[in-house]
Amino acid sequence: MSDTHPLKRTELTETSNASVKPSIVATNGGGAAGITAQLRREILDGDYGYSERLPAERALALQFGASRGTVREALRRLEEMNLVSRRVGSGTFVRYRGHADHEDIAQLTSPLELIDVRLVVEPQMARLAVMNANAQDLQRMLEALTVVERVQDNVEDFSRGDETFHLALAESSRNPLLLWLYRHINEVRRHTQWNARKDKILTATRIAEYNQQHRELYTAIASRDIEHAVRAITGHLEKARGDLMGIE
Amino acid sequence: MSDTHPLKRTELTETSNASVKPSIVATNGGGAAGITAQLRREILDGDYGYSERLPAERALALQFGASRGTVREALRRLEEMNLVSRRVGSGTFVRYRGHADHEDIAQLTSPLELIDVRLVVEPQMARLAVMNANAQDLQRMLEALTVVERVQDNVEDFSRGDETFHLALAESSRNPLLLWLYRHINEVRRHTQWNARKDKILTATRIAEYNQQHRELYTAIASRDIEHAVRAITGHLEKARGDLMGIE
DNA sequence: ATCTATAGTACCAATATTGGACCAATTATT
DNA sequence: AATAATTGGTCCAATATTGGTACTATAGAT
Repeated sequence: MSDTHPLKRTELTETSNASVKPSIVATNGGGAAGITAQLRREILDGDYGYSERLPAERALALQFGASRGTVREALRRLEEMNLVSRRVGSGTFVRYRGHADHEDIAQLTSPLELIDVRLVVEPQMARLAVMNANAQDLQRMLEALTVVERVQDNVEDFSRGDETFHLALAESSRNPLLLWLYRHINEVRRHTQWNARKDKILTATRIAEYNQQHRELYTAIASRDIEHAVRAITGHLEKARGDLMGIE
Repeated sequence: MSDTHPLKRTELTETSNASVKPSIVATNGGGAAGITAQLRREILDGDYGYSERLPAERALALQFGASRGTVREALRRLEEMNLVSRRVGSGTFVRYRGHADHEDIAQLTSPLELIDVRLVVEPQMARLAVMNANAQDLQRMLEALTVVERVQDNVEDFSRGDETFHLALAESSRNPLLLWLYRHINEVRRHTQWNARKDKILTATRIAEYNQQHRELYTAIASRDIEHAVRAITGHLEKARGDLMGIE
């Protein structure tokens, strides 16, 4: 009982705020979910750097105009997402390492390394596309194909069309993770140094050859011929690698 | 007059509003159908993100100038369309997924799809590692290997160690783009539903088997045997896939 | 007249939030 | 080295909020 002697207690009451108005609080939906969302965004946006400490729970509670329990629930979810880790007596720390930006990774990646990766990913995409593509997927690929086939010698147009076609292939694989990865690869591709040499590589002759290989790949997928499709995409990329090395 | 809506007070009677003018309400046709249509559009337009909470029924009633019953009818239809789900005491949540965002790709990816992708990426990582790994890379792999080999039956420890080992493999490939991709794959792996089944899959027997395969892979890479390395990693992942399918 | 949609009210059970207290680990101060 | 302050971890009871349900009443359409 009665330790109700405030006199010696250091910690009179742990409570603190209350009475404080939310005043300028977040405009989030409120509740643990809203706090989670807001903190998550701030971390992902880099407002808090790696291994930086977040404000203490009691401070956050004050700041968000919520109780400590609610804030703790929000932090628990962030911890579940591997965005933060918490240590008793120390604090809550950001565990999210902002990934190397697309531009950075593009700087680090040579065109050859890029092709190496595509040479692994795309044949599998083709394989899965043969098995999983539906009519709509084939239609999308065909559209992209006809567009890119109309290009004769415009380098930029061909690049765009080529990208669209390969992306349609990725979608046809019906594997969300693979599609997601390929989108990233594509972004790197757009930033890599290959762009500088595009003009040298993409001659009218080569564009015609590439288009022929695209058509062959599409035909193979449409006729559900796995072996043919894999051979086509592999040959396509290996030719691209050869062309790339040839001009070094 | 004024702020006739304290709204913060304990609501003795559940009744509330009425009297409030629709003022700036939706311009919909009114009635449950109109509310349904408007909310549906807002959800489809992404005004509400996945798993985000809609305002409470009572709040929506106020907002739409309708009775709670009408709002409930509208929500019932949205639920029928699988756009939302509702939980007593919690709220109504959006169940519609717009485009696969980077963050919820993990939830869209099944463990099998994940393995499909790893089965493509990791053999290439092994191939490149054989060609490019330097002494430091091998050292790092060996360290990760000895750590994970000490694990007997602790699921969490093994998961962490396994991740470290495969990441060391990715680094040894010396292809920055591949490493970057694998980091992303790893993130998905940490979040995917596989975690739920981990306990069932990672028996002491399987952990021992996996460790043996890890060791075999390391040996192959250290002795620069491409064929052996590719066979080892492929066998490893195919066994993992088999184990995964076995417990379905 | 009957049916249908909506409004309004009241209460319920599930869930969320609050406010408080104390603990153990860590850090800062003396 | 000892002490004070701070921090996350845990538990608790009270309160607030939320969707679920059951009614009644009213207006409009058939």
